This record gives sequence, structure tokens and C-alpha cells, in this order.
Amino acid sequence: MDAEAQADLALSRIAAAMGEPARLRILHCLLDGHARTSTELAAVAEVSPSTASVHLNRLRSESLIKVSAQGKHRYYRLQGGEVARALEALSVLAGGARRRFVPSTPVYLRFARTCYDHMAGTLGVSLHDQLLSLRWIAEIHNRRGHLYQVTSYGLEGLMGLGIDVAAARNLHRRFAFGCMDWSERRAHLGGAIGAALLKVALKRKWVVQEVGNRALSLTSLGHREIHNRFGLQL
Amino acid sequence: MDAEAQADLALSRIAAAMGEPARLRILHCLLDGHARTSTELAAVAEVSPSTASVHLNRLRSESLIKVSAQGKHRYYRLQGGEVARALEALSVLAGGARRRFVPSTPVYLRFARTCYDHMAGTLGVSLHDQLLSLRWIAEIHNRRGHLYQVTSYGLEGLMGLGIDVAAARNLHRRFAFGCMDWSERRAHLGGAIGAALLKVALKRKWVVQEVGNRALSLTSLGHREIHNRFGLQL
DNA sequence: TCCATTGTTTGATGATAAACGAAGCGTCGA
DNA sequence: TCGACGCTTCGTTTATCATCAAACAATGGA
Repeated sequence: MDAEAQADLALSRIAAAMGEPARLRILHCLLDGHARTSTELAAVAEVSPSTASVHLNRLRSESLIKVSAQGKHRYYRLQGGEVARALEALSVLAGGARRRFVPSTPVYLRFARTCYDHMAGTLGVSLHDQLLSLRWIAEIHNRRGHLYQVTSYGLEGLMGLGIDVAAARNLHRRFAFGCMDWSERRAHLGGAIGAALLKVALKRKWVVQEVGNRALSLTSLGHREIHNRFGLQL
Repeated sequence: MDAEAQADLALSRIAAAMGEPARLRILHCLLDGHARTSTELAAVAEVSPSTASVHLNRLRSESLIKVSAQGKHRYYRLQGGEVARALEALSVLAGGARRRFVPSTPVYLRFARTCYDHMAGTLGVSLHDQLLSLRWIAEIHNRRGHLYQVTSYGLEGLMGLGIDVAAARNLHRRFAFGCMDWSERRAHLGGAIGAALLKVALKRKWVVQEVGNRALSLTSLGHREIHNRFGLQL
């Protein structure tokens, strides 16, 4: 088989991978740049988990999505911007320009959002980096992922915010770890400490949660407080 | 079903239409903007005419191609530029940027090329228009397509080029007709007279055929001769 | 008018693949 | 260590679809 025919075949396999309603719903869902778990995507695609797993495998073998395991979950996301662009080009054919795909994470989600029970986005990543450079937290080696301990500086600072670090340590969950941020591609602070920080930020109205999505809005109070307490100019 | 889900479904149907090797070969073949007959496309797709017919119907129902009947033939071509753009976006995913699709007729083909045994492209269309305005040929009405007769002016001119018009009239084929030019979307001169003109142009080295494609190169001699004999400034 | 060419439609057949449940494998939290 | 949970793999069923030959329709030329 010559190179031309082989390229055609590869192209048709990619198009076929997109040409199945359930798989297209999966791709469409991932278009915002977020990573989703297998279970979430099964619900979106409206198929059983086992069926979704087969679909995800197929999309992966065509390099349309990539996966990264994190603990119990497997996070799937688009392989890259080309995939989003191809889907957008296809959507032009379907019903004109009736509906536009959002090729990347929307600005309002990219800046700050919740990731389960802690902060993600630019805000979350910046805070994580600042806590590290202020030496409130320090990395400890572990075979899987980044784990953190709270230093004596950190203990003082967190208690100053009204966080009960000892109680957080006794929760049946990871204490503090670097949680991969999918819009920033860098770590933000997860675990019990991360959750406690979000709780404080919400309670003190540094950020407010929007309805209907996971976005967080930074208030002017929050802007001031985060600058004063962490030296972080957002 | 909500609008979102319906758009996804339409999208997946389009992707599925492209996701079949034979159909993709057809689309790929049509990417140069030319129209092809059902039989030609069956050969390209390497399937039987009946199978090709089914595929062409499917592509047509998804508005990826359009058809126009001309006599015994049915000419298929891409629906529009968006289809070419979508295929190009997909080809980025297949094997990187290894091979680029040509979304429209390449310049070298657009200017001048063979159409079976006569001239097409800008050159062919210009010549056709000029022969009409010089009254070498005149349109005669016919229920299907444009047919032409050669006037006394034309007879003189063609004989001056060494063309045996009487012999051309006796060939078992259409004498002269307007053949739709798919890159120009206008007619060029086909039939026995069109073929005889190409033969002369090749013999006198006004144009030379390139190897491997249907392109024609206009020589400087051809440029001069066509200007002198037809008053055509290319 | 007749025949060759071109193309579509139909019907039958075989291959592909999408779907699910059950079972298996890892990881997390108690 | 022991479930609980998330996810995948396997095996089976079912439905879809690509394919071709044969029949049919339309056109052009002799």
C-alpha cells in the first residue's frame, strides 16, 4: 500500500472514531479542556461504564484523547488543540455556524474554579506556588504524586486563618498533595488543607461560587486579603 | 431531544460519512475541485459501481457532495469549501502535517489542464469565450446542454490551423459543445473541435503536457500565437 | 429503432461493531 | 486486612452496514 492510501486509511479511522454518537458526545464534553473521569463520561455519553471504556480506548488509540491515572480515577482529556479545531471545522458542516465549540477552557473557569472541594485555576495554582515559596508547605517524597507537609510557619499562618490543622490531619483523606490542574497544567493544593483553605475563602467571602458551574469569583475583599496575607498580586 | 444533542447527532453522522475508507477516497479525489463521474469515482474508491452509487448517495444526503446531470453522465463534486477545510483539519490529526490537502484547484491546474482530450481551465474558458465573440462558433439550441456549430469564419480559421473540420464532423462523437469547467464554473469547448484544437496546440508546442498530472504549460510561443491568432491577451 | 454505455435500485450475504452484564483488577478509606 | 468504589476486560447478542450481482432506467450514437 502506498503512502497516500495509508494516509487516507488513517484519516478514515479518525473520522470513524468521531462518527459514533456516544463517542462524539464524549469528545464534545471534553472540548472545554477539562479532564473527566471514565464514569462522568459514561453518563455524558449515556452508555454503560463498560461501553464507555471501550469507546475511550478507541479514542485513545486514535490519539484523540489522552489519559492519566491519578489514584482511583482515570482522567481523560483531549489530546490537543488540533482535535478541537477539527471538531469545530466539522461543526461548520453540521447546521452551518449554528453552534460554536469552545476550543479551550473559558476564561471564567480558567481563572478560578472548584476542583471537588478545593481551589483550581490560575488562583489555585498561584496560591499553591506562593505557599511553597513562603515555606508554609514543603514537599515530601512519595512514590505516587506530590505530598506536602505543613511547616511551623505554615502551622502558624493556617491557624491565623482559623484552620484546625490537627483536625485536618485526622480526617480520613490525604492531608495535602499537588493536584494536577488541567487548565494550567501545573499543580494546585488539594487534600484536607486545600479543602480547608477553600472553606475559609468562601466563609470570609474572598470568593463566591457561581450557580450552575464550577467557577469562582474573586471579590475585591478577597483580592485585598490575598495580597496582604500571602503577598500575592493577582 | 434538545438542540445540543441534535447537533451532536448531525455531527456524528457527517463524521461517520467520512469514516469509511471508500467514501474518504472519493472525497479525497474530489478535493481538487474537479467534478468526477460515478464510474471514475468507483474506480478511485476501488469498489463496484453499485457500491459507489450507494456511497455517493450517502455523501449527498449529508451534503458533502453535490451532483449535476449532464447527458449520460452524472458529475459529482464537493459541496463547498467548508468540506475541504474540514478534511484538511482532520488530516492534521492523521500523521501530523505529513500531507496537506489542497482545498481548491491548484494554480497550475486552474490555469490550464486537459479535460479528457480538450483544454480546460482559465485558458480553455478564455479560448471558448473568444471563439464565441469572434463568431468562429455559434450556439445552437438543444434540449440538453450547449451545442455549437462552426460558422464560415470559424471554418476558415480552423482550416488555417490545419484542422480538418469535415473529418471532425464525421467522428462518432459530439461535434462541439460547452463542457462545464469546474474550476472556472463556466464552459470551455469540448467535442471533436475542442479535441482538434488541443491536438494542434500540442503539435505546435503552444502548450506542453506535464507528466503525472493533467496540467498544461503555456509556452512563450503559445502565448504569442494565441495573442496573434485569437486576439487573446492572457 | 436497436444497441452500447452509464448509472441507480434492489436483494442477499457476510463482516463489523456497539451494547450490556458478569467477572476481574487496583486503589482508597475504615 | 477488608470491603467499597472506579474502571477495564471478556463473552455474547443484536443491529447495522459494506459489498456485489442482477435487474432496471436513461442516454447517446449507429
